[in-house]
Amino acid sequence: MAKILVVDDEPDALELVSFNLKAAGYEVVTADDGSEALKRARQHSPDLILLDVMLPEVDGLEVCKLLRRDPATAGIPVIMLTAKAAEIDRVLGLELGADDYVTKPFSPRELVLRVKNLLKRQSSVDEKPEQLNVGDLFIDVPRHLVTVARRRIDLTATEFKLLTTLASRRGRVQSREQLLRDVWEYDNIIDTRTVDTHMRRLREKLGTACRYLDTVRGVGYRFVEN
Amino acid sequence: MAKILVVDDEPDALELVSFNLKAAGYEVVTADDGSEALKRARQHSPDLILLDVMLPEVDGLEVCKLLRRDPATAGIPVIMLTAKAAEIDRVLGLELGADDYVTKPFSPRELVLRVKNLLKRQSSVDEKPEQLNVGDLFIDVPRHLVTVARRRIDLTATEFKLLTTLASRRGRVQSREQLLRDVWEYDNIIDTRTVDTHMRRLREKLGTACRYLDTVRGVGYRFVEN
DNA sequence: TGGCTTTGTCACCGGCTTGTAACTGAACTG
DNA sequence: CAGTTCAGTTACAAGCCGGTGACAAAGCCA
Repeated sequence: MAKILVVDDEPDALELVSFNLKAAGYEVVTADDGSEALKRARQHSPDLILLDVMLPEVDGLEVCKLLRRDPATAGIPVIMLTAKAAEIDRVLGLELGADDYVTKPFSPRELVLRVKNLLKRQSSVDEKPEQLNVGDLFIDVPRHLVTVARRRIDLTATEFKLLTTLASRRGRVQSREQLLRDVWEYDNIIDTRTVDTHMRRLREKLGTACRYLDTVRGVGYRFVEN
Repeated sequence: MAKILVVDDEPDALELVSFNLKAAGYEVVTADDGSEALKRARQHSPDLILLDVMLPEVDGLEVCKLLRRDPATAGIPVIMLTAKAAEIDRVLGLELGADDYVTKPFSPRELVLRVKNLLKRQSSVDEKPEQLNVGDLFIDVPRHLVTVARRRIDLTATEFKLLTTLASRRGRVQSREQLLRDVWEYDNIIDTRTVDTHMRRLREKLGTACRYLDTVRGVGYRFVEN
């Protein structure tokens, strides 16, 4: 399972966090000051770093900045542990670029959950493809181009976004509410039948390729998996 | 709104807490000793547990530990009620893993605030499993897909939700009333026989996999444990 | 400004889903 | 062993849901 570097100068805190992470099945590496943290990060290339803000000599914020600067560690997600809610803004700020924070005192379970979530988010960041090719349907996002069996299909902006939204989540059903949020960027749901109408127009234009679009009755729409 | 399990052996304290939580719009379930708390937690799967440290027989700390050990309840956030500030470290400590604590005597307003906060924090991190795999039955929630022995099964929206609701609480019997609340989102119970009919349709479609669905006469239905 | 395209909403319809009732059989009770 | 309760089964009508065509408002470009 994932390897996690925990950085804290208080032995008790270090022990508390390590214990809970190990219990959750993670491999744990520890460091108790900033320079050691940087060394361990390069040595072990962990999948995630838990970093206390309050550290002797080089403080956590500085460590975070340095981690980001080194190409060897720049890509590793960081969760900051902080006692002060006021620090949160700086922690998540531009130059620091921590990915999440947990305020002390924290519940061990919440900490583990945040670690789990961040690791998942990280692994699913799979760079979204610029081109999609399914059977005889071809989608080029930056060129705003769709072809079916090598013939160009003219789609309006909404139709295109609807298609790419569905296609980028192949296999997973999207509810009408979800689509309204992601395609229309509506917060409040107006009329969900709008989605239906656009699906109809999209299918009409796609012709035979409309077979890639499933209706899941009572749930929403889905781009077929295979 | 959220369901909260309150555990305290003093009837007055129980009443005080329950009253204030109900006034704040929460649904409240109570227990007055440790073993009952564990039972209720499994039965009702509450969104949060308020747990007094001082309990006869099995004390609150032990209950907390046991809650964490059982996969069915491990994910439920716990707030401990304690008279002694000195206990706090242990409560939030290594193996216990409570999420927050309130020292007695507490103001009802503070209690409700902490409950509200923890629920909010929780909802921002927690997640429910997306896939379920039991024997030759496979359920994929985001894909809205069910297979038995690799063969696709077409379920309606209600059948799917009924199956996933049961499957996500494996081994625990769900009463018809519970299912009506969770699957149908009915507040007032109409006709519980509706559940029976849907179970029948579900079993018919599942074919051989219907062996995973038990009927518990006089109580309700259950997804088998193993 | 005027014509054209795009877009959101509505009403209607056909079919599938679903809730309910009635009946049947099984299990539990005394 | 008889009676009662409970769940399985069958049937059916109501209603919900999604497809469809129409239309007006809004946007866009000349």
